[in-house]
Amino acid sequence: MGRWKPDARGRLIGSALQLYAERGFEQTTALEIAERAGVTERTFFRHFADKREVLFDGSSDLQAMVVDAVRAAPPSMTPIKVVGAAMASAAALLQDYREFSQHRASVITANPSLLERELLKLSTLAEAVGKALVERGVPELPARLAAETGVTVFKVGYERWVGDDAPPELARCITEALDRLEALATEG
Amino acid sequence: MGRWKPDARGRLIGSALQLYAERGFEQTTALEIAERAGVTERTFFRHFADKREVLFDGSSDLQAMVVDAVRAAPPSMTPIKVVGAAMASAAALLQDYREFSQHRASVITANPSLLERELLKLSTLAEAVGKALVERGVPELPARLAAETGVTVFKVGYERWVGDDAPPELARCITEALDRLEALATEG
DNA sequence: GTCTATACTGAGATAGAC
DNA sequence: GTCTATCTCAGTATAGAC
Repeated sequence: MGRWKPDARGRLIGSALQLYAERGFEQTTALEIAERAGVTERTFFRHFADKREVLFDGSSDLQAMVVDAVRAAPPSMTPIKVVGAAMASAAALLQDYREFSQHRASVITANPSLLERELLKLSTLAEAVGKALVERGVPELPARLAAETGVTVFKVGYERWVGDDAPPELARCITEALDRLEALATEG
Repeated sequence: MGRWKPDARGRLIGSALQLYAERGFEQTTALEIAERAGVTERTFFRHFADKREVLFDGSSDLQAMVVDAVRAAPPSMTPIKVVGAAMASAAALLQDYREFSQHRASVITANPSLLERELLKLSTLAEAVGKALVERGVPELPARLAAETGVTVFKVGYERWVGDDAPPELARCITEALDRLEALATEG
């Protein structure tokens, strides 16, 4: 047995989520999170750049999966379909963690400062997806529009999946959002 | 003549923009901004909730104008067209300030922390637009999708207007982005 | 692991406009 | 007199430097 308990990072994430839910993000100090996780405050900041980042640990994995899916899509697919399918495929990463996602989402929506960080992550995702589309030969402007639209349907689908009583699986929430959006753009 | 020079708020905004551009957002202290504007640090924080907010003074006016335009749109218009037109009409607020917008945009894109705040403002705008659409009788899901799409075309159009060498007017950049997006959603 | 700059908050005082 | 903008002073916690 080692000198320290393993998975300090995981315990920090759990403690932070608990405390942010119990008493609010601003009312929680980094020291309290660290103590509950059994490490020092300094260790908290070694693992996470700031107090918010602790709730966004999986976001780079998600982004990698989406970008890979964009790259792997058949060349004949239209940009919108490519991003829609890529978002839906990455949904697999979250599918088994609906309860955790709900807990996390309620903390985030209650704190503008955390919402800001979430929006930044989604914006970074859109940028990466846009770049991947450009590498597929899609011109700049449509690439950006398709990427932003992909993030929109992800966001809207995710919110439905988290908020509804008995939603279909996340991938389906996303593709249905895209279908709805296409219908909106076509009507009139 | 009063005890204080008038328009402390305006001077704070100008000083902040200058300093953020000169030496970067993080390298600028609230005290320095206040001193350049001829007030105390505490006064800075009475006018602005935090160091970022000083660059987003006009955003509530913009939101009000967009929401009013949504409410005033003819009932027969489709949700997507309504938000597109609303965004384009609010572009009038910015049209005369392209140079200021460019200056401000370069400061914002250079600082993730300011970018976060910008994204939060746009997200708040989307929420308000979605609510206004629901009040028009549009169901929740399409309302959210249309609102998010409206913000996307605003964002993409705005970036073109700010970044291109000799762009058409902002309203046109926005409507052209929407046309492009509709084409993307329709193709295939 | 310690030290420090600074973002931000709270309470109370002051000066002028009305 | 009331109201509001500002200042003064004293503090806490984050995050970065060493």
